[in-house]
Amino acid sequence: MAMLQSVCLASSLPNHTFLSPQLKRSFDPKNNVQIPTSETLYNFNSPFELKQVVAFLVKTNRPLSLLPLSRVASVCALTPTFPFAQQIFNCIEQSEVSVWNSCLRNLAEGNCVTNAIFLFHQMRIYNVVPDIFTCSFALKACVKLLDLSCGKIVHAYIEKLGFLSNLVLLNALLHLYATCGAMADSMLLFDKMPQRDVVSWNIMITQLAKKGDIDGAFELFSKMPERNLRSWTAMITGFVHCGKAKEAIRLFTEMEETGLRANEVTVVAVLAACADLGALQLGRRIHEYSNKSGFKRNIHVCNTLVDMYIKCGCLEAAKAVFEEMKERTIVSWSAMIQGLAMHGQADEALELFNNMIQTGMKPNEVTFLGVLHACSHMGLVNEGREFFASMTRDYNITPQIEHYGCMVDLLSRAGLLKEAYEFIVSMPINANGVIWGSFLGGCRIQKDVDMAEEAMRHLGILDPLNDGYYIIMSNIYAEAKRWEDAARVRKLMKDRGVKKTPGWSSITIAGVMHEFVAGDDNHPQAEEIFERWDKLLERMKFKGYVPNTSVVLLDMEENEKEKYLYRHSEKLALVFGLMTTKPGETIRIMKNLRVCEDCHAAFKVISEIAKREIVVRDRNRFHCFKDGLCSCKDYW
DNA sequence: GTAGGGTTAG
Repeated sequence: MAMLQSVCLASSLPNHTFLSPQLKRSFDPKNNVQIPTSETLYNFNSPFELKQVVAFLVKTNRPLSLLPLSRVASVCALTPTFPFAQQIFNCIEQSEVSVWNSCLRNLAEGNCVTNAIFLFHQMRIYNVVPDIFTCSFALKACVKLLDLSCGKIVHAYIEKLGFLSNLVLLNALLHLYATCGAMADSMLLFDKMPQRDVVSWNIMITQLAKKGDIDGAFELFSKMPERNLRSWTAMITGFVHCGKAKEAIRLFTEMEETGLRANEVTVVAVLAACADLGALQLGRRIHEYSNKSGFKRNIHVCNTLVDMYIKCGCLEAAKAVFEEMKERTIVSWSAMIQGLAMHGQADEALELFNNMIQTGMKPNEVTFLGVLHACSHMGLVNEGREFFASMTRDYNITPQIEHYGCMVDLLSRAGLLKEAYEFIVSMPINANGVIWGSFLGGCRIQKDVDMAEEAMRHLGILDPLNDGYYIIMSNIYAEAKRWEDAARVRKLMKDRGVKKTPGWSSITIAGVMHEFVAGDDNHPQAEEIFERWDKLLERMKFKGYVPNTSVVLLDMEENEKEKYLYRHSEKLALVFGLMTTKPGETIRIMKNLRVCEDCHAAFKVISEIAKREIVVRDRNRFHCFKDGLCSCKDYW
């Protein structure tokens, strides 16, 4: 039978005298290469060449089973010679679906996923009956392409073929609907499932968290019958992405208590949480753990470590991790450049950018954000303009609203308000609240009331609920001694129901985070902190510190204002830090808002008096106070 | 055969 088929096959084949020169050489009896080696048999790259090889095998009475079937499949899969491959599989009595499946899998996992969908359709056209593997690979391709309509076709086949009892396929369907934006369908399917395994739960938790429904995700997590490492990791990652870093860390601690050991993905999530919270101690512990567990070579882990150290104010540690990396992606470089920018090290940031270019790495839009950020934080106006022009000209990257934001910030801060204004109105995209907010910030530095009012007109429409802008505007009026206008802005804010975000500062001592708000006397050691401050203040004044009461907006007596000023949250945190740490130890403080001008001046003096390095992370950047100076060189 | 991770303007 097989022999007969071979003959039939042979009749439809080209004569092997038409062999391509390369194949002819391999098979030419004169060359003594009559018996095909596995290498020569693999050596066909098109259906045409395949036909020649088959012709040779048939005519020299060799079995077709010598052919590498996966190659046969991949050469014919997407072409009209599909049936030719089917004939070959038939001849050698090979179950053809399995060969197509492995081909389908390669396509689904490769870079050209549309081809997988095409092959799936080919299989249908030529009556290959899909099995569960076919369906699974096809679904994988649909998920990758976010192709819900094709996914629904596969779903229909799954149903028609009676595979709906297969849990793996059901899980793949859950994943399909959820990732393609049909969360409700996914949820419905999940609810209807006669049985679920840990994968089903993990898919739903991950997807709910990704869609921002962190409560829904946690509800499932809480009631799932059994959890594996991926369940915990999914939940921890979800918390981090929703900005709930504290919950992420709490859950991680709980996970450790169950005896599960974190893998690379868990580590990435926990480190990201540490970066958010500035939780240096935990970050360091995870770093050690990673090294011990052999995660050092994992690029995601290293990139997150760099980011964690940067956001915890340990620029040197970030650099050390970065230097040690054997392989770097654009993310590694961008993170490091951004880190140097945040620490006010513009020169180093730009130098690193140049080094990166020299290694042949191509910058992306995030890299340019870091570079522009560096320029704006250090007032490098010309360099910033040049980089902005270069990103389109040399790298074909279209600036996004964020890049325009950096430029507006750069120009406004440098006092070029007019240029900044013209830049905004000539942008090809509409300005948003952040753009006008940056401009407003520049107006405050330049004390330009008229321009500030113009910015506020836009902000009143674009971002009317953001308290920060009212505060700045009120500040600008107050500095111009226009008290009535300042009060009017305050009233407007109140009328619109906008509440001032309370400022807080935190410091971690012996693993415990202490949070302070302005005027805080709730801390158990409040008395001692105040006493200590009074003593410090005497020495500060002796060194030339003059309280800058203009930062206090309230219309009150000078000495009242001073008292107010002395109870700013960052000052309380610093004094507490001085009391509770060893002499010479670096003090690290975090603040949710920008550091106040008076505190900035005070911290410089204190760094000198107390001979301490003080690292402050505010909402924008780092200030590193040392020997009476700040790393921002007072440009912020 | 099904689930997961990194940098992002003020």
